[in-house]
Amino acid sequence: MPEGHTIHRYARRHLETLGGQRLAVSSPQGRFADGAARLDGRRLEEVDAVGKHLFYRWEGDETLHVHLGLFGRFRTHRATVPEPSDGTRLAMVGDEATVYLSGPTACELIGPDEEVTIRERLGPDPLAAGVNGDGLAQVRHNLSRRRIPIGAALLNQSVVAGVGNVYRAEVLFLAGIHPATPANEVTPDEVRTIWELTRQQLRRGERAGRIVTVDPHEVGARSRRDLSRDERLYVYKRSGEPCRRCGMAIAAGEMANRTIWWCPSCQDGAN
DNA sequence: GCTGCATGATGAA
DNA sequence: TCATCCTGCAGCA
Repeated sequence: MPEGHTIHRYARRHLETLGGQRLAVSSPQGRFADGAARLDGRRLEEVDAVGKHLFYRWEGDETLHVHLGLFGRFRTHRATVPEPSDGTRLAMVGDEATVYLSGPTACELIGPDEEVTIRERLGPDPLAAGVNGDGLAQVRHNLSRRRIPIGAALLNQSVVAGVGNVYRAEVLFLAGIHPATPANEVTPDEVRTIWELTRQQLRRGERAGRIVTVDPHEVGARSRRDLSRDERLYVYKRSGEPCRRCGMAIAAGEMANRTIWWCPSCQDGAN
């Protein structure tokens, strides 16, 4: 379930549970054996999240870069720790918790130059602590020079870092913008709306530990907590179902190699 | 048991 | 635009 909110949540939780400790690090699967051996017994000092990337800082100036990709997943165990599965790329064992990582796109030790390269490829991160109006200006600039559909642009991490397939669909619905609208035709006001919604929704997702974009009152619930699994999103994976606002059937299509959903009535415009 | 799908990204063509 | 890499799990026989 890795969009930016999940990554930032992991950074915070891993620092809380493992930070400051010397960890037993290994690679049960073997594919990160050399790197794990290098980290084994070192103290974990810091965990940074940028977009969908994680950087673990260890004593001795080692940096572990993790990108979960589509399948990557962390599991934290406390009281009883099961044997790692065959696919466990990385195991980090601390005083009170064990963290297993499986299926990452990237799990590697990197140097300062490589980290700079990664960061330079990324647009502003809506969850970055210091992001202000400057992030909005950057997104405006990044969108203004692209003719691709806004729905494709939002998945491009060099435009905004941290948005994935769920948030791109949900944010465009909330903004009332059709996903096929060319990025450079989205007005400055609309970009502001997109940026602010993205920040708000990612923050919400990080806090809740799951993506909930629906306003509970619209579905007759009292709070976000009361929403059932099927009530949490407006359009994502709701092809053919009635729009929660206008009742029109949610449409689906492909954009940037992924499925996108939208309400043809609430998100008019292009097409 | 097998198949297909998934909240990602890259590199070749 | 396509093929490819990452893994787990729901849905089906």
